[in-house]
Amino acid sequence: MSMAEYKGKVRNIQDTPFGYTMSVIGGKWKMVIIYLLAENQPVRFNDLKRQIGAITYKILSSQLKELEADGLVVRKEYPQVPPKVEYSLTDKAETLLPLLEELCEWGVKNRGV
Amino acid sequence: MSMAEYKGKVRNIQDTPFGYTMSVIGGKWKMVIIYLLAENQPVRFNDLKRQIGAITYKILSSQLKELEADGLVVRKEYPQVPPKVEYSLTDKAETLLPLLEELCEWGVKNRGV
DNA sequence: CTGTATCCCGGACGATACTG
DNA sequence: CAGTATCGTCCGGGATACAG
Repeated sequence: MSMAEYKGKVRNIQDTPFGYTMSVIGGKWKMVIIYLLAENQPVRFNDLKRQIGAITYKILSSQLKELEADGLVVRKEYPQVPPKVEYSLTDKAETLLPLLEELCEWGVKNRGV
Repeated sequence: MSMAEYKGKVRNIQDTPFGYTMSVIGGKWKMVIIYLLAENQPVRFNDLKRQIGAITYKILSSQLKELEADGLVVRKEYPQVPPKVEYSLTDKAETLLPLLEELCEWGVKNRGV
């Protein structure tokens, strides 16, 4: 299916596959998280927080939960003290990486133009 | 440049080329507008409103202004009574279309998975 | 016909303190 | 270490009325 099939039917972008994609990667920090995970997975919660810097625990937590709910991130909890949790990407997330690169490249070529 | 060059430097996705791309196409109706323009350009204001349906004049107007400011849409005004304005896509917007298709296709393949 | 003015709401995002 | 609770802010988006 392509956008062409939505001709005359699109009422709200949120209802299209495009809208789904945007909801999945549109969060303010999601791209950063996916990218950092792609580089270092699996990553622990605090490592992620440290690597990003300007994000609060609450936001990082909520974004990770959404990514997990959308099937992009796997959360693995180790039952020990102190707690240990590791995050990694799913195959679904891996298929998104080339697309994210393209979005990035388009931005490079066109921002400030 | 790729996302790889942001390793260790990314603090906020909004500051990256990716963030720029998202700001340009992330509006709730922007993709729909771009898509409709691609199919029928040039399009008049009320035609666009009619084709979309569930959007108010104000929102359509504001989204078009943002798209114009981002260099994706050209607004051509005809000095006549009653007023006539036509909108069409710039070359910059045309280069975005394949990417939008890909985002759409990823959504088709992965939503509900 | 093509908009703008005004007022408003909800949801994403955030700062800070606290907890098992 | 890995979060949650609480409270707050900001802004995209919207309803309705009005304007050139």
